[in-house]
Amino acid sequence: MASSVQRHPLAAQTADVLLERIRSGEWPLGHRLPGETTLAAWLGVGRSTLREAVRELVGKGVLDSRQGAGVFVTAVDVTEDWDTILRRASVVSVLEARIAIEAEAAALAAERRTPADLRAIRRALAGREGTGRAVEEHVDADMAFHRTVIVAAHNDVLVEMFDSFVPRVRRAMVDMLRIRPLASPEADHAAHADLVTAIADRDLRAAAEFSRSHLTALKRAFA
Amino acid sequence: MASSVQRHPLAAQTADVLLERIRSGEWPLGHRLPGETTLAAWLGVGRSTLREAVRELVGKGVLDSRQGAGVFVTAVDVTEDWDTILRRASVVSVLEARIAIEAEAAALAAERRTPADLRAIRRALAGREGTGRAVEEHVDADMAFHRTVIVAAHNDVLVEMFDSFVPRVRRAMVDMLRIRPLASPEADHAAHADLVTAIADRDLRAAAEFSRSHLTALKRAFA
DNA sequence: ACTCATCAGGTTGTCTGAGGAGTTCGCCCA
DNA sequence: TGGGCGAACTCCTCAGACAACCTGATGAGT
Repeated sequence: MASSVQRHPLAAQTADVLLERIRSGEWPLGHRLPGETTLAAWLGVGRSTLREAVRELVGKGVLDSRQGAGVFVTAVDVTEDWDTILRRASVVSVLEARIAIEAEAAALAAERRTPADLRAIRRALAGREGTGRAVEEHVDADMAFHRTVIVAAHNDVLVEMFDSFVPRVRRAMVDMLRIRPLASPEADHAAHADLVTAIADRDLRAAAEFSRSHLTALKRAFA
Repeated sequence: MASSVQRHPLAAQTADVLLERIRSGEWPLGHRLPGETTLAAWLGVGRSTLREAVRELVGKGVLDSRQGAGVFVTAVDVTEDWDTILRRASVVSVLEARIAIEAEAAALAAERRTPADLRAIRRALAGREGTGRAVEEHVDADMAFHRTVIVAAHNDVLVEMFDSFVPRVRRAMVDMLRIRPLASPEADHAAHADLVTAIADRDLRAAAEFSRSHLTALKRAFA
């Protein structure tokens, strides 16, 4: 194919060459690339062109350049879209990951929660109870409650992880609750209330335990 | 704030400005940006700097440039990918998330590990000990060991999460071990051996506990 | 023997000027 | 009216110069 319809500019071609070399393992993770001038001469392109190629890979998150130090490999491959991973994964797998995150977050929340956090959590707990009979509404309120707990842990990474789980878990829960409604809404609500109490009491162990047991029960419903 | 320590080069700052302008809707989807010279003068930067900023956004998939035609907006919002989130997050935050995942994974591994898993874990444990004095080498061997444990949990989501942590954690650990080497490599190795024993014995609680205490100690070194 | 400032070399960052290559659009002429 | 043509605009590439910065070595001082 004599250079397909879309002719790649030199910079883009150069970026492809670099990425290929990284993928092949020639430049492993954390490795420093040869200098700009060296590399440009080696590839037969101008320094500006090479710099633009590097920039493109920086934008992809594959490279990172530090002035005076060099250009380093920060990822061996372009990170696969997280959504596709979760979509492919089983609900049980996702729930197990959710258990890991929420149990840890519950303990951290018990340790770090501010009065404002506590107010938000209690408001969400009340909102959880008051919702109508629509399944979606109930699930959304439940998710919102769990999120307030994780926010109280004051850890951005945990929050981001939870957020990325939401779409997948939400759909699964809606489907399940349609087929098999909760046996005892009162017990379900009590479990959540226990968690709130543990966080309010700054009881790390109890918070983690309540969170874990509640979600494990949920997981059993899917298994 | 930690981010002020990391000085952004002009090109990166320019990329941020452009992205902000796109996000705000000033340049809607499909819109053509002003020319290089115009835009560079308008932003008060050199042409090549602006070009590098554009390249970075091309790498992110937000912009697309066609020779002779112009630069066009191809996406309004960049899918906040995990790499950038983790890069921005503090090491402690990432480690707390890692604790959550690994403690859970350790318990699951104790429950589900196959003989093959156990062999892989033990082989990685031996590899961890035998490495030379190079810091990178040691960190890589350590990461490889922890990964085998998570693989033994037989949960793809957990593995993917761990993998996405690796680049960030790896660099932080290398940097730290350079300035503050391990006080007692023997104790460190013993902690890992304990974890392996617990997994071999199918002791869920002990596996989770060893994993948690080990990583918590690591977290303390960064805090 | 140890600590610290200083220096030199190499690296990325930025700007400018020049010319090449491609696209677009309107003008002119048949 | 239709088609060819070219001017004007755009991005693409290169080269050179200088600034900002990091790293490792060197040497003076303690």
